[in-house]
Amino acid sequence: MKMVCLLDADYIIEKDIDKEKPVIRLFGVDEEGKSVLVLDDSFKPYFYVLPKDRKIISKIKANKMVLDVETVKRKVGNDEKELLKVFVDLPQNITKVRDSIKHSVKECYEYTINFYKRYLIDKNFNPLDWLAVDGEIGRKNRFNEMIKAKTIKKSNQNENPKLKVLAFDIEVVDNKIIMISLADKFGSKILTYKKTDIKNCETVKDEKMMLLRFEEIINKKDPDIILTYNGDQFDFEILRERLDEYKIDLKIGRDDSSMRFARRAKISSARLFGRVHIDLFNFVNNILSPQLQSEVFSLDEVSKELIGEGKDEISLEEIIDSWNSGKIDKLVKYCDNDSKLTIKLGNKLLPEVFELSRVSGQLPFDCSRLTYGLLVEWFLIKKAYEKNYVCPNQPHWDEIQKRREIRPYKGGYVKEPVVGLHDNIAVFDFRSLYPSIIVTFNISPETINQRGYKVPGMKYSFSKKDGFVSSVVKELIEKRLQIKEKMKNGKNIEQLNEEQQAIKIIANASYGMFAYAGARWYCYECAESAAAFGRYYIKKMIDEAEKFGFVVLYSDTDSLFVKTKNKEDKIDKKAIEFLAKINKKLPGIMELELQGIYSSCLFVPQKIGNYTAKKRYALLDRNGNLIIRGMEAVRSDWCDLAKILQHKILELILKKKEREAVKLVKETVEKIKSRKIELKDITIRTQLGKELEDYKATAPHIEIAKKLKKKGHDIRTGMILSYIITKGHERISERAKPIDEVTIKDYDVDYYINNQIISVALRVLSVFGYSEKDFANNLKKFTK
DNA sequence: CCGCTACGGGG
DNA sequence: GGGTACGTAGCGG
Repeated sequence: MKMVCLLDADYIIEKDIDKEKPVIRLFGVDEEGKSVLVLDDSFKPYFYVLPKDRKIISKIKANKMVLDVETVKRKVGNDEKELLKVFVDLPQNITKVRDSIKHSVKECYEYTINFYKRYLIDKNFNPLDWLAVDGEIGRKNRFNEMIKAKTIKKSNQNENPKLKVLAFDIEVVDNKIIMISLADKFGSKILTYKKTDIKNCETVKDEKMMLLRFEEIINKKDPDIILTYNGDQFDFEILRERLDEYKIDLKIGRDDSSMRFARRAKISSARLFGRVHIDLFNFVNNILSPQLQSEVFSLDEVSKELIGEGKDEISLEEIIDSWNSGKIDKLVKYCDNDSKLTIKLGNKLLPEVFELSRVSGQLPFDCSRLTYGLLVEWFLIKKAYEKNYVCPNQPHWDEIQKRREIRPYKGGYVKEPVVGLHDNIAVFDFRSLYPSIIVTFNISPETINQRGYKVPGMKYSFSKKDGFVSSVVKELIEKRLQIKEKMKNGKNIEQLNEEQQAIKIIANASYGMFAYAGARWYCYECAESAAAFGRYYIKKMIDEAEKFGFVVLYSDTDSLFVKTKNKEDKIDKKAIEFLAKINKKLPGIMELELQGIYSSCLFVPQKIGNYTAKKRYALLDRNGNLIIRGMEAVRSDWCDLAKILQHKILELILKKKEREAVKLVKETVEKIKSRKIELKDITIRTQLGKELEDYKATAPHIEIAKKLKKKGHDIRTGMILSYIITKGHERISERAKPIDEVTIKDYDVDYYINNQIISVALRVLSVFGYSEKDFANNLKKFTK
């Protein structure tokens, strides 16, 4: 018997002499951290049928792809029904069998659940579970051991496995890979094909040799987990292109296969077998983003926030110049640091991915890529099996379109902010507002329009008898409270904290899922009702807060920002009193919490010119930390000068240095007017997203690309075009010029002052009564 | 104002 | 392998 910690799974079709059979492949590590492949050929694919009558059974059995038919009882919505469980020889034949009978039965169910997912659900195996495997032990490819399983039992062991983790990163110039860095906990290495003195950098002959050396190092290091930052859409994609160019392949999977691209929706993901590729960007972007302060999810910003260190500063132009000039030391260090940073970020995030895997039952590979909606859906599919429900089917394409056409329902309540600077602020929010509403009022597709809880201001009611979704959310919340209790004992706090975070993520996603057109448990009325309850209770909080002696400065969906009406009142004391009073009145498990107390707070108006911000405030806490929301000029169509300026202005304003902020804007305007800046400060960069011929619209970067192509440049999808807006009367697109055709005399002073500097400055400074004329006297004067 | 198109992350 | 994201901003007509 062997203990194996489960990390990944898939299936293959094995060919015997006369027939084919599906074999589940489980990949994991043993207690020493050695890789193990487990094969299980005992599980059979199946789906469910709701028949019109029992005569159909013999007809189904007559199909030679069908192995067996059983009669079972399952809950379909509110009713228990007798269903046929139809076992099929191969996973891909489920569709064929279903197609052959779908017109002679009432309904088919669960015919699109992937075979390996079906296996994990039915066996109740979760990723990171330790499995006791009995069977014939051998070897296979690069796996330390292979076991043809006779029995597999879940054990209650729960320690973390010993894993080998490796991160890599590539640098690209002119669509060629010029450099690859790799890092693990022991150190790092860089591969390139130009000379450098940096000691952990290895120089090989050319790009092809570098790729082969990369394969060699991966197989020697033999990692269980491969980390990238945006590897799905960049590093692995480029690798694929370059390998195709050289007509070679890299056997970097433990089964000696190369990477395969699994297309899901618009995104393709790079999958290896026997080494789990975790793309940290996907996880950050899909799952973690709402929890982060940052509104930009670059490796630089995310690592600064989570681990307190960022990338080396180097511009795109510098990378190209550095490579072409052959002075690559700085570039090598930059590349090296990217892999090291990815490893450090992985140390922080992998435990969160694993915990989400444990809780949701989804593989780490999938967990790090699924969106909120799909994560909760797969969790519900697992719970449906546990509770003997059959899953509702996925909607068909036309049904999804129909759902999308339904008018958007009213969302959360927003009280417009009292624009300006405020001191001594308390911020309250509802603890998990929507999950607690779903549980308190039993909101679920099975309970709607039955006597019970009445939705404020709507014609719907929900029964008091537990529904499926609401009971699952209830279990999650109860589990989370238990964990929070356990945490008070002070043992194993980090892991418990990650577990309660993972539960929170899934619980929070349940509300959004009701309104997601592609969802199996889609329920527009449920989403509408939860939102209505939310609006009702936040408005009630606003009323109560005002009665209690607060001024409510701002409120959005589940939070309210207040200060005391009476200046002598201490905000801390008042806030705690208010909470105690209000929480006695709230129904069910609804609860208001104190999110924090801040020494100053700035609200800016929603609309300034064309710009509409969602959440738009900046807070300064009592330790002097700045929290900025919704105001950052983050898009790439802002030049560096504008981006840096806005951040400085916010900082000065919150620290009550308004005059200095204005002075800074004036100085920047003067610098632009007198052309005392560098071209790189005003360069705007845009990527070419598709083939040039496919563009119907015009945009600055497209015009640039067309001009460059005429001059004989090689223009390809994915290129970044850097440009500067020059003087003239034509449309902006026509005035955009490539950076190397422009001198400091050519740029359009008006454009940069008005569209970049002033618009960015006014987002903040208009609050204090400033307008354009305060930063530049008579704008017309310097038109040309 | 509407409808079309592009952006993001990575280099 | 089940999907053909998704929410928002800018531009042109």
